[in-house]
Amino acid sequence: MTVSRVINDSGYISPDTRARVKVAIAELGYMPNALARQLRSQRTKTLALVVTDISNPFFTTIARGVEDTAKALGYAVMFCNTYESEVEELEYVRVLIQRRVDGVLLVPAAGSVDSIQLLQEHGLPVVVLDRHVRVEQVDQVRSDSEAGAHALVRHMLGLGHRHIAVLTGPQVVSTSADRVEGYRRALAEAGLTPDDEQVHFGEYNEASGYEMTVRLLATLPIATAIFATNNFIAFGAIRALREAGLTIPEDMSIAVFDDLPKGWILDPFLTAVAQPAYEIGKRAAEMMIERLTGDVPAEARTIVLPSEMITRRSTAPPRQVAAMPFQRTAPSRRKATVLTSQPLGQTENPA
Amino acid sequence: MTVSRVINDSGYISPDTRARVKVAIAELGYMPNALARQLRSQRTKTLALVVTDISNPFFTTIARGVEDTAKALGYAVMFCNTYESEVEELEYVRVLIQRRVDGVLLVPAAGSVDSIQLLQEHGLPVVVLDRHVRVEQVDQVRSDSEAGAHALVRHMLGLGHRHIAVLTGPQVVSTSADRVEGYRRALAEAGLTPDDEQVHFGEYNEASGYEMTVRLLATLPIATAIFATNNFIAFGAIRALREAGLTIPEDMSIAVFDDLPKGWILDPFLTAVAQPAYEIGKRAAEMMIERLTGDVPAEARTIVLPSEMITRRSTAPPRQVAAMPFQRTAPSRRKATVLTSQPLGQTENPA
DNA sequence: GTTGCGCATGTTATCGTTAACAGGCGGTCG
DNA sequence: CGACCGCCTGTTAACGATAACATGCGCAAC
Repeated sequence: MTVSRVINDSGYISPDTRARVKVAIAELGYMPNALARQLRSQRTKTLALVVTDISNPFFTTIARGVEDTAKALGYAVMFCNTYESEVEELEYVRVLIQRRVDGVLLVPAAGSVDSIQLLQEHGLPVVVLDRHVRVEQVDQVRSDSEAGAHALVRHMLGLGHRHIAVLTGPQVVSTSADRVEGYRRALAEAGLTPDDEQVHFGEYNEASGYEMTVRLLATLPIATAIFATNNFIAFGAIRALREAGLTIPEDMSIAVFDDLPKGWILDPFLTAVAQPAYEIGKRAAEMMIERLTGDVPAEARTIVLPSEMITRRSTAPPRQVAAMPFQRTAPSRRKATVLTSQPLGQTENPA
Repeated sequence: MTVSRVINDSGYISPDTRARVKVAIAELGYMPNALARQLRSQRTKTLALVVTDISNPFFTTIARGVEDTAKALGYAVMFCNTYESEVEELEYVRVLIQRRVDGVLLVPAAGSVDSIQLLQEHGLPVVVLDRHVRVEQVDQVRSDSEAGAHALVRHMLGLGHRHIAVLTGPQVVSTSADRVEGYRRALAEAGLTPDDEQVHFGEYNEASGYEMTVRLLATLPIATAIFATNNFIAFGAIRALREAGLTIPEDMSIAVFDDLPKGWILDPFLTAVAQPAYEIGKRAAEMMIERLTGDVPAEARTIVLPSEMITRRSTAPPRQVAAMPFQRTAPSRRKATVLTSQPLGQTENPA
C-alpha cells in the first residue's frame, strides 16, 4: 500500500497523496501493527533485560540505564525477574526466543551456560551484565568486583583489623567469588593467611546476611570487622549485630559492596563501594545496539568499569588496637551515631 | 501444518506422528514464532505496566506483584517508566497500542485522560493503579489514601500537635490531593481550621521534600509536626531538618505515607502508613486478565485496599505540651536514637 | 452396499505489513 | 520517433502461524 511509503518516508510519493494519507490516518486513528511489521522485517526493536532481583535498587538503577538508552535509540525493553533461579532464567529465555526479541541483556543467576548457549544457538546476541560467565564469545559489562573488595578490605586492614569476616552470596555467582578473591588478595598482601572459616557463602538477601552473622559470632576467633558483599546482606548483618547487643563500629566494623541511591537512606553511615549501576545499564544497552546495527567487530568485548569506595562511620579501628586519631573522628562523636547506642529489641514502638 | 496440532494439543493426531514431530522439534531446536501466532490470533498475551518512578520501592513491589501474577497466568509484562511525565506516558501508550499489548496497567502521571481515552478508543482494556482518574468506565485498584492520611494526622493530633505541615506531591496527582483531604478532615474533626499555608505542594522526590521543608521552617507559626505524603519527600525533609539542627521527634515529629520494604532500612523509626503494594499489583493483574478472558460484567470495578499505620519513634508529643508517658516510650531512650542527636554536616567522613 | 462417523492428515486463506516488481505517464535525448 | 529515465502508484508474494475446510481411510450400522 501507499500508506506504508508515507509512514516510513520511503520511495517516491507525491506531496498531494502524502497529505491525503496523513489526513486519513488522523481521521481513522490508524496505528500501524507492530507485530506484522516485525514479522515481516524479522526485527522486533525489543531488548530483554533479565535480572535476578528487581527489588534491589542496584538492579532498578541498571534498569533505568538500559531503558533510557534503549528508548532513545528506538528500542523497547522487556524486564524479567528470575529471583536468582537458573530454572526461571531458562524459562524466560525460552519465552524471549519465541517472542523474537532482538537481543538479551542478562544478569546470570549462576553459571547460566545453558541459557546463554540456547540464546546463541538461536542467533540472539547476549550481553552479560554485572556478573561474568565462563562462556567465550559473549559481550560483558561489569564493574571490578575484585578491586572493589580489595580496596574495602585494605581499608579495614589499615584500621588495624586482623580478623575480618566475609559474608557473601552463592559461591557459583561470579561477583561473590570475585569479591572473596579481592578479600584474599588484600589479606595475603598484608602478610596474613586467609582463614576459610571466616568466609561465609550464603545468599544475596537480608535473611541470609542475618543468619551468616549469627554463625559468625559463634566462630572463633570472633572477627572485629565484617565485609558484606551486598547491601541486603549488610542489612541482615546489622540486624543480627543489634540483636546481639553489639555496636558499630565500636564492637564491629562493617563495610559493604553496593551503595544505596542518594537520599534513600536517612543517615548514610556505611562504608561502601559504589558501583556505577546506571552506567552499567547504559553501556550494556549501547553495546547491544551496536552489535545489532552491526558496525562492530565480531569478537566479544568486555567492559569493566571502576567503582568508588566511600569511607563512612561504620568502619573504625578495633577495640584491641590503640586509637589512631588522625585516621578517625573523635570517639565522642561516634558514640552519638546511628544504631550504635541502640539497645536491642527496641527499634519499633508497637502502635 | 501438523506441527501446530502437536504444540497446541488440539485436534486429532496419532501417537506415532506426535512422537515423530516431537523428536524433530527437539532435533531442530524449533521454537514457535510468537509474532506470527500473535498476528494470527490477535492476542499477544502481553500486558504493559506503566509506572511513574521505577526507582521507588513502592512501584517495584507493585511490579513484582504484577509480574508474578501475569506470569502464572501465561502473560508477559512490558514495564514502562514515565518519570511522572504525561508526555512520556502518552508516547508509551502509542507504542503499546502499536505493539498490540492485550491490556495496560497504568499508574497515571497526572490526569492522563488523553492516554486512557486513546487506549480505550483502540479497544485496549485499562486498569488504573494507585491513583484514580476522572474517567468513567475504567477499572481501578488502589489503597485508601484519604483514610491513611487521616489516621496519621489523627495520631499526631492525639500526641498534642496543633500545627501540622503537609509536604506532598503535585496537586493534580490524586494520591497527593486525597492525602491532603484526609489531613484536612482530621484537622476539621479536631475542631481546627486547616491552614493552607501549611500545605506544601511539590514533587514526589527527595529534592522537593528538602526544598519544601526549608520553606516550611520559614513559615510562621512553625509546625511541630510534618506529614510527608511519600517516602522520598520524607527523606528530603529529614535531610533539611538535620541541616537545620533539629532533632526528630523532639523538635519535629514526622510521619510518612509509604513504608520501606522490611530489611531495607537499617533502623525503622519512621511512623508510616504501609500500603499493600504487592497486593495492588497482584489484584490489578488479576482484574485485567479476568477482563481479557471475559468472564466479568462489563461495568468498571474499583478495588480500594486498606493500608496499615505503623507507629514508630519519629512521632512524639511536641515540646510545648506536657508529656503523656502512657503514649510514648521514655525520653531517655529516645534521646539515644537515630539521627536525633546527630550534629549537622557530619554524616559522612570523606575518605 | 452405501451411508455415516471417528480419526488422521493435508490444503487454503488469513492476520497486517513491506520488498520486489510491474506499469503508467510525462519529459528528454539521441 | 522510439528509447530511456524519473516519478508515482498499484499488485504480488512473503514473513510463520492457525482456523476452516477438504480429503482419505477404516469400521459399524442399517
